[in-house]
Amino acid sequence: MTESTGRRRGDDLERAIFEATLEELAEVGYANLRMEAVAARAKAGKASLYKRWADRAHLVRAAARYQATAVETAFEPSGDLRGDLFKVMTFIANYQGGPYGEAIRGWVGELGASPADEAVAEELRTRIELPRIRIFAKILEHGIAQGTVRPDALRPRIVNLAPTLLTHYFLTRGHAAPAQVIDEMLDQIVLPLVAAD
Amino acid sequence: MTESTGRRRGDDLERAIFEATLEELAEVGYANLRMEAVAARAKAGKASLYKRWADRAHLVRAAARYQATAVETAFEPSGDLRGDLFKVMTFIANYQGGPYGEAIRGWVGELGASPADEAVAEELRTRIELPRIRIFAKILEHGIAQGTVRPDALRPRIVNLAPTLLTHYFLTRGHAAPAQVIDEMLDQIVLPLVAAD
Amino acid sequence: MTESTGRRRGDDLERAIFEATLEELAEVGYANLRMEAVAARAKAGKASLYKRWADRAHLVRAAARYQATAVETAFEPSGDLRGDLFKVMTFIANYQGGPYGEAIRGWVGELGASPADEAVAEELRTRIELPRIRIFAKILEHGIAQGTVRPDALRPRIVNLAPTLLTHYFLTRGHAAPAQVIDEMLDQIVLPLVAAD
Amino acid sequence: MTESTGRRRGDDLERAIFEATLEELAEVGYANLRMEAVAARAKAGKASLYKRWADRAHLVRAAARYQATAVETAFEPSGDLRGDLFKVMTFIANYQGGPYGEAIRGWVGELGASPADEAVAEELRTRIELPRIRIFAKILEHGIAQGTVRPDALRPRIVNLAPTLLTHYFLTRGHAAPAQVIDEMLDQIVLPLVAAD
DNA sequence: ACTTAATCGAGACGGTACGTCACGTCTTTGC
DNA sequence: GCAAAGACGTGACGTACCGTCTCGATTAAGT
Repeated sequence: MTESTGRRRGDDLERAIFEATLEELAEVGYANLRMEAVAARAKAGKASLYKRWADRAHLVRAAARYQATAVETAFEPSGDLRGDLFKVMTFIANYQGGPYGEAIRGWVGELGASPADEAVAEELRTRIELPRIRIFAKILEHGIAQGTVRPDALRPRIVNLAPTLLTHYFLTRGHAAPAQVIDEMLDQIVLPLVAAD
Repeated sequence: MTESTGRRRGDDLERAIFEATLEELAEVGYANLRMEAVAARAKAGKASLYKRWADRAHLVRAAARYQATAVETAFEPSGDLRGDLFKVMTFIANYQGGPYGEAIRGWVGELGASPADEAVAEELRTRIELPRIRIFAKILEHGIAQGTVRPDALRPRIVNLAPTLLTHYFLTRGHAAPAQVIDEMLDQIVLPLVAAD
Repeated sequence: MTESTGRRRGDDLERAIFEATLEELAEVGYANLRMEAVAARAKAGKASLYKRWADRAHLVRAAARYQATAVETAFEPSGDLRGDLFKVMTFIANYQGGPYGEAIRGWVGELGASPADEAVAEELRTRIELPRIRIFAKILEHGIAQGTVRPDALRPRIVNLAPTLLTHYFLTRGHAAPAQVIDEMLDQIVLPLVAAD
Repeated sequence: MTESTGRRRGDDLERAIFEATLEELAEVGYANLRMEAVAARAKAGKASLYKRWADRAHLVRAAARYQATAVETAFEPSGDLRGDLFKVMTFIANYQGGPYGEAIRGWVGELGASPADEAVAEELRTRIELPRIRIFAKILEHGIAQGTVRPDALRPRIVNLAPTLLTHYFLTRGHAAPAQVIDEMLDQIVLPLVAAD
């Protein structure tokens, strides 16, 4: 094994810090996250954190990327349009209910603080939206092939609609959307919009 | 006279603090808002702030309510569905581009930090969503009466859809939605969903 | 009675404030004396305090004068030199053990804080030393007349020696001198110095 | 070298804080001493002060001990009793005229504030009195050997008499005793008391 | 295997802002 | 018209974290 004796270095250490960050996020939320608490939980020195990330915001974004990579999923449409959409939306909602959600909240909370945030927002978009767009696009393409989905449903703003609703719910409610809310989003908004007439 | 000599008290003082808060929000954003800076700008003591609001989050929420009250608008639908929706959405977007938007961002950023946040989220919902729902409902009702809007467009999740899109854009982009984006939201999502057959 | 109805004024009020000051001094000491606590205990407004005395130091000195006046005692030498000295020293020590002692401590503690302290020190001297000098001088004069005391014992520095020892003990020990210590002061220092050979 | 680059630690820092404390004491006195002013003058953070000493009183006492240690003097009696006493008393008076005197004043001013002051008074006694007692005892022993001093002059209360007079003068006058006053103390009190008949 | 340089855990440090407390001033209200 | 009550601007308090830096101890890489 790589972590045989005592002191961790390089990627081992980085992983341990990410895990500690995500645990802290889950326990106290982004607004109450303390660099010292992360360092202590990871049994690392503060300098080891600041050597890698400039501040709390950078650390949390990196931790979010880390977890996103760790859980990135392959998904294959089953052909049941509503079922597939519900399944993916539930997966995203569950995700938002954990530390990843708190990371996103912090990410969003810091936006607008400085002029250099354009790049940060850009990364939030490509890092968070793009993977989801691909999954939803795949589901919709499948539906289009079956004739159950309108062809123009592939425009980005529509493909990203379901995650937009979920994220907005999570951000403004303080917790992830429950199943019943996902049902309503599907039946009242997403399906009427994409279903072939 | 009410403000004869020097020192402000009660509502006068409260107003001055709110103005200072909103100016600071506009300049440095919620994440960099300092109670001492607000106090200094308002020429008030910190104790006068803490006597009224428990912490930064409470102050900012109160300031958001203050401004909301100050700018609350009457709006009368003109009969042009798309024009009315565009007009109101533009108004909201402009609003989000100012200090009020930063207040919302901070409000959202602090959610999930403590178990007592349910009440805060509840207020965010009733304080922010409800007034907007009324305006959009009025527009949609007008459209229903004209036959240009489907009757079931009055369900809350749909009525609140346009603000949801605007808020999500503002929160995740770091700036309010420009006119072109509002156009796309309308043409790709809102109008297809609410328009009669 | 003078305090029939409700609100006190002038001397009545002043007396009540002095009493409150002395009680606070006895309970918490000069270093922990708070103007607000005095006002609250006296059921007076803070403005009523500041109208009369510039600050804590002035109030406490005034309270010390008040109590000194209130307890100023006539003393007639009995002819027993040691007994008389012991009696008066014990009386002074008892006095120092109460709020008056704490007032003196505060008085002393503030000296040297500003250049204008010369007058304060001057008053401390005339207010505290002079009355005691008179008493001790009377005792010593009586002894001189009896031939038990050396004639040159009337020099101020000697007349004031016993109070000096008591005050120094109180200030540096934190409590008034007990009887045994007074005995030693008398037998080792004061009596050998003033007794006729 | 030990102090290669920039930041001070441990004893270096402690010394710098003591120096700053003594300078502040000399300039503004104990009653106007501010922890923030000391920290600023020492170019240290407030936390570095509070990590070492619980409050202003502890800091000042520690600074007094530091200076006492720094200036602790060896003294060898010359054989001229009055000259030796005058010399040492002048030295003490000079000392009281500086920051050390203000430290003592503060020390005294805080006594009686809490029940735990017994230990503080105890330390004041051993820290301040004992070293001086040793010097005066040495002078008196020398005089006893020469036959110019009475053997019973070595009792503690007598040995400490001269410092007691000096300290009392300093505390109640606001400034250290000038030479003329020391002369009177010697000629009227100390010498008559200890001189062999 | 044995330096040697890099990296780590630990935590002291200078600093900033926190939220609290008491100051001394001022306004309001009631007697 | 003065007193009580207490709100206010001010500023120091003592605390909590920040981000930087120093110190030994540990460890991987080069000899």
